[in-house]
Amino acid sequence: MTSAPQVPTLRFETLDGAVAAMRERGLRLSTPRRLILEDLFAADGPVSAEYVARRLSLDVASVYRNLETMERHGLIRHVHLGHGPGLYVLVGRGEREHLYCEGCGAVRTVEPEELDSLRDGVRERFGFSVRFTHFPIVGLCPRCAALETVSDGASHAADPEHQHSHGDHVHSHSHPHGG
Amino acid sequence: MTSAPQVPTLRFETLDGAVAAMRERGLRLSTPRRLILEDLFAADGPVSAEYVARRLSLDVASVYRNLETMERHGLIRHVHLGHGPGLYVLVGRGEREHLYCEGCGAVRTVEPEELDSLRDGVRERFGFSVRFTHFPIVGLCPRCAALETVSDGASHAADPEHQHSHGDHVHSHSHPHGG
DNA sequence: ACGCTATCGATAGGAGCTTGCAATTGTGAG
DNA sequence: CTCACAATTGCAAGCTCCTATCGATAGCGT
Repeated sequence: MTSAPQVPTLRFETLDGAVAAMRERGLRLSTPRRLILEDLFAADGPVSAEYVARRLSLDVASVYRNLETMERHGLIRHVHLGHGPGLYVLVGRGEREHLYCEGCGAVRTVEPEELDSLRDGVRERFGFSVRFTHFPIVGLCPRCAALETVSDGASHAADPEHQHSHGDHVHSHSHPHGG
Repeated sequence: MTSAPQVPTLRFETLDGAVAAMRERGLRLSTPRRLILEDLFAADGPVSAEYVARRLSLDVASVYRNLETMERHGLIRHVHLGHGPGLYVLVGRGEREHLYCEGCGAVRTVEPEELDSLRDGVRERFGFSVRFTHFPIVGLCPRCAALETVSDGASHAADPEHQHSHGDHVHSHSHPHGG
């Protein structure tokens, strides 16, 4: 799933709709395939292949193959939130873009329109057409940003051996791998 | 190097300056260490650990350890440009931020001030403090964006099995892995 | 019900990075 | 300059995330 295919996203609201879309495109509806789709509908955000495979007792290779197939056919997309595995999400109701906090892992999901002025600014200045579907905007969430400024100039700032790693506490926002 | 340490960047212009900075901080100047520093000064952009190790005939594990140490001490930073290995770069003259084209891999390096208004906009709207040093802004460079709109609605758009993968041609902009 | 072939699970393999460990080598003290 | 000790090294194994191969299984059109 290393690269993001440039495929038009299919439109669907329900599991049945997604299934119908798959069958129209000549894809078989194997049991694993259907289970994976159901799991994606049940999930409330992007989930990893590993997580899906574990929950459904499916072979992880098979899950990757299926996710890749579904992505090629425009049913799902994957996003890279910081380090860690790629995370997959349905796009039947439209693609979302993401803000990712590298302090605590929190994810803020936004509608594309919310980033349009930013997009226009970048296009004007640099000519780049940017989207934060495949790779998010990365930074610090309000909470982590506050912690950061507080600890700026703290005593051990000159002692990198004893970094305060606030990278493991989790704001209850979102647990991407666990859906 | 998986996470990005929040360490103040050291200031230095020359190799000697960097060496002095290291020694001040109690780091030994082993031969591999000095070679790696020299190589980073010789490079004209971010380079991978693998690349440095190969060029200098050093063990890749040792190179990773050294890069991590130097990063912890604020001499260098790493950036993740799309998929592929992390890339390391000196920060003695200040950190840069990056725009990355996921079409062709081109990298546009920019001074932080050039993104300040964007940064302010994101902070106002979402409260996030964003920096594109560790993870770049990802999108399509002007050239790839043009190709994209041209091929939109092309005949094979409905045939994902035969995607045109324009992901391999390289605009001569930059070859990050190769320095 | 049958047969074609897409898809499956199992297994091996590769890229990128980390860790454990014994051997080596900077470095500061004498 | 020499010594001793800890920092650092190369090597090898290992980990995570993902891809490829392959014989077996099971959708799906007829």
